Amino acid sequence: MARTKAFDAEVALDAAISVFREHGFEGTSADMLVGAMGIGRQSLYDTFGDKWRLYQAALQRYNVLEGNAHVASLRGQTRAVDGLRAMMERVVETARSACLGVGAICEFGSSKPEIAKINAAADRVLRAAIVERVREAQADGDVTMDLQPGEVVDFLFAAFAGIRVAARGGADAVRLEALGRTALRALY
Amino acid sequence: MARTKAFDAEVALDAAISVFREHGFEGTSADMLVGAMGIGRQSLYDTFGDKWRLYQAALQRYNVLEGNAHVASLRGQTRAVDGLRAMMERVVETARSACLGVGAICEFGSSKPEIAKINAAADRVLRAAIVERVREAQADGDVTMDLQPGEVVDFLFAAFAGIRVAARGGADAVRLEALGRTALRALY
DNA sequence: ACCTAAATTGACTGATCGTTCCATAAAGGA
DNA sequence: TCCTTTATGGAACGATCAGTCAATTTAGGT
Repeated sequence: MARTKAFDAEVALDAAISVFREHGFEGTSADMLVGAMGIGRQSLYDTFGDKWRLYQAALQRYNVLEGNAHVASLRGQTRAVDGLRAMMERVVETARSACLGVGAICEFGSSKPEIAKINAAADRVLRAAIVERVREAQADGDVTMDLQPGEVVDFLFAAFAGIRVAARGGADAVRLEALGRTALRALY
Repeated sequence: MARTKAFDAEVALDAAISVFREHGFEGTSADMLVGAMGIGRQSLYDTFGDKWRLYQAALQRYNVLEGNAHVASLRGQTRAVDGLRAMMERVVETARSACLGVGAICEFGSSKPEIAKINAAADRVLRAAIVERVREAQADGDVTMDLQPGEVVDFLFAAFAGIRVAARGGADAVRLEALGRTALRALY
């Protein structure tokens, strides 16, 4: 063997995520990435390929982390509807930092199949977890039967995106909290 | 006098809007603009200054046009709640084309005061028009008194953004229609 | 101590970026 | 017809872009 890796690829990737969240793909330069990730430029290209593949890796990891956080708050409450509420509250509380998923969708639309595929995979996993709790909440009588579980998930995702866009536009915590509360009214 | 202007600046600006909507500011090159606007490169710089000022002009005009369309559907119904519904339906129907306002917010956040100012001005005008109809709908008993009119407007704006992000992510017409319908449930 | 692989550094590539200069053409008013 | 203004096209600007090459340093294993 030879010299062991001196930097943690996941730590570096997290730094790349931060930059991409704030500036998007086109708005981020290789120099910005090198500076934020704390590694040499050559190490960046050796480890992650090129800027585009690094962006894909960043989005992939972001989706996993974000999905895990969603599921954690979703399942952190015994009552299903409280889980849904906790998930919404988490989105409200973390909305100040730009969402890489929303950013990727806005920047590329459906024009990049790789991006669409990464997001679709994350969506599939998270959707299943939420549908389960929506069904449970409906059985508890806490969510209306007028809506299909899939419709509820679609609406929650759209509400999350809306809240995040509002936050990125400068809405303060009070407004964001009101948005989350109002959105949940739709489910009764 | 001399030679009259051979191109319509507003038509050229509309073409610029189309390009910026689809590719954002960073993703749009001067060559793309020249090609789409159908004018010479020098005419572009003579008429609009530079790429950044052209983007601001495009966003400004887009906001005016979009605001007018919103108000038209908002006031196109006698019953206030039907006006709100019509506005939502229009958003759903036009969501396939990317929204320049949402794109600008996602791309720049609050980092560019010029952009924030342009959007804030448009927001102020539209907000007043919607608040008026929300009050009316509340008086009619069609919108709950549990929500302040300002909260309702914030929620509607967030719902619009969420629907537009969903559309940009590839959601089909059926899903978008369901999103609009579900969002309006929050108002009762 | 020696070898080997990993990482860093800085210079460098060709391409593209936004923007400007300049020369030319075209169109209306005098 | 001449003048002024407007528009066009092409060449060129310096700057920045993503990505690469080569030389050097560093840290292990043997």
